[in-house]
Amino acid sequence: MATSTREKIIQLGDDLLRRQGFNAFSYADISKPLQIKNAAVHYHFPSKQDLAFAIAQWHKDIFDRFSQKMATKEPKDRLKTFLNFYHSIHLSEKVDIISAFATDWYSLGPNVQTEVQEFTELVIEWLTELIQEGLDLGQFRKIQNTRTTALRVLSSIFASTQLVRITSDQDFTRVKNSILEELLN
Amino acid sequence: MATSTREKIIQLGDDLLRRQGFNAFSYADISKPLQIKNAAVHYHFPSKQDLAFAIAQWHKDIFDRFSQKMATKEPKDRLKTFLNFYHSIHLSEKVDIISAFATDWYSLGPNVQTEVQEFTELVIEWLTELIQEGLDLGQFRKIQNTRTTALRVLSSIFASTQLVRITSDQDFTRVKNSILEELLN
DNA sequence: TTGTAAACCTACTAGTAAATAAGTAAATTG
DNA sequence: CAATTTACTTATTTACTAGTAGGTTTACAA
Repeated sequence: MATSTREKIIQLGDDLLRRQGFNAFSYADISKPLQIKNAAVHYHFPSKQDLAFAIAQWHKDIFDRFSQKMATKEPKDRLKTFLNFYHSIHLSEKVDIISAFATDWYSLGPNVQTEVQEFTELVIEWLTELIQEGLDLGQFRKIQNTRTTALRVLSSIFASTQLVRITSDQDFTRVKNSILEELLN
Repeated sequence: MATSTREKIIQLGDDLLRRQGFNAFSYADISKPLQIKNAAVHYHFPSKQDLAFAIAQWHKDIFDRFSQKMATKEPKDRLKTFLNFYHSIHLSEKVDIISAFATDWYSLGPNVQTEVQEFTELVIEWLTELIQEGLDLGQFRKIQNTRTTALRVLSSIFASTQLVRITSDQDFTRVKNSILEELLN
């Protein structure tokens, strides 16, 4: 299946957003590599906010497919896959999409903010359920409130993708393993 | 003691950097509130990189004074003061300075990056020592490697200042308390 | 074959960005 | 008191920003 220009713009936009930040890239940074003109990007996404919205939506779709595919697997494996997914992110010098949106929060229009909020809640709920299931199955250790645990897992993993830019690569693996150790029985 | 223009620029720059991001504010955002001209800001900080450098240095100085003042207090209280400090940050709609620099990492010049790296290492080491001391005094619970614990505390607190922008205010307090619970005996 | 709509392009605008050159007033120093 | 330095201002430059108006090509449908 050939990727449409629209899709290419979203993917490149996502890459730039998470590598440099929303205010650090311009339409030219998108049009140049795709070998189209600036106006062509505006054709698909009239304003930068429209692009941001599409990127948020795109991530929602991806996560939906991800969670559907994972639904049958057991909590322990789901968690591992989740953590490994973020490991691959930090290796590509990007941060996760939620942190990226969070830092540029006040540059985002209200509809983009709403979309991001919905996506974030989706991820938190998914993680909360995962932890609850892990507890029920006796695979996880009881630490505290499940949502709190979910938040801390998310926080740790998000901040790590940022922190490793400053400190060393090892520090990510360190944190990742500690999350697993802490939870797993 | 009257605050110098230079100092005012740094403080306002820091505020903008952490509220909006490095690429989201301009020299005009600094000069206007201070009622000086754009060029006056350039007089003190010829380039935006120079300003970023000064902000990083400023935080190093603040942290130095903070850790000196805290040196006599016991680990438990030091940790609480540290966490409360970040609580006050998130209330002001800012993120912590390290996350702020991390997200705009690739917009920063090499000398700024070095300065930020040094500052970050300072904070991690301070936290690592604090945890080690807490363990020695029997105030803290042994969880894992001290640096890893330090990284996770830092990660959680950093990501929280960002996450609460998206989710709710409560989530910060939740995470903060869970860190204390987890560590304290 | 004509009409239409999608997916571009050329060309442009208006605004803003960081940065600089040159001048000035006030304070400091020798 | 003269010279210099500090801390600015005015005025300008260069480069880029998002966004738009209007024209062109291509494909597909009536």
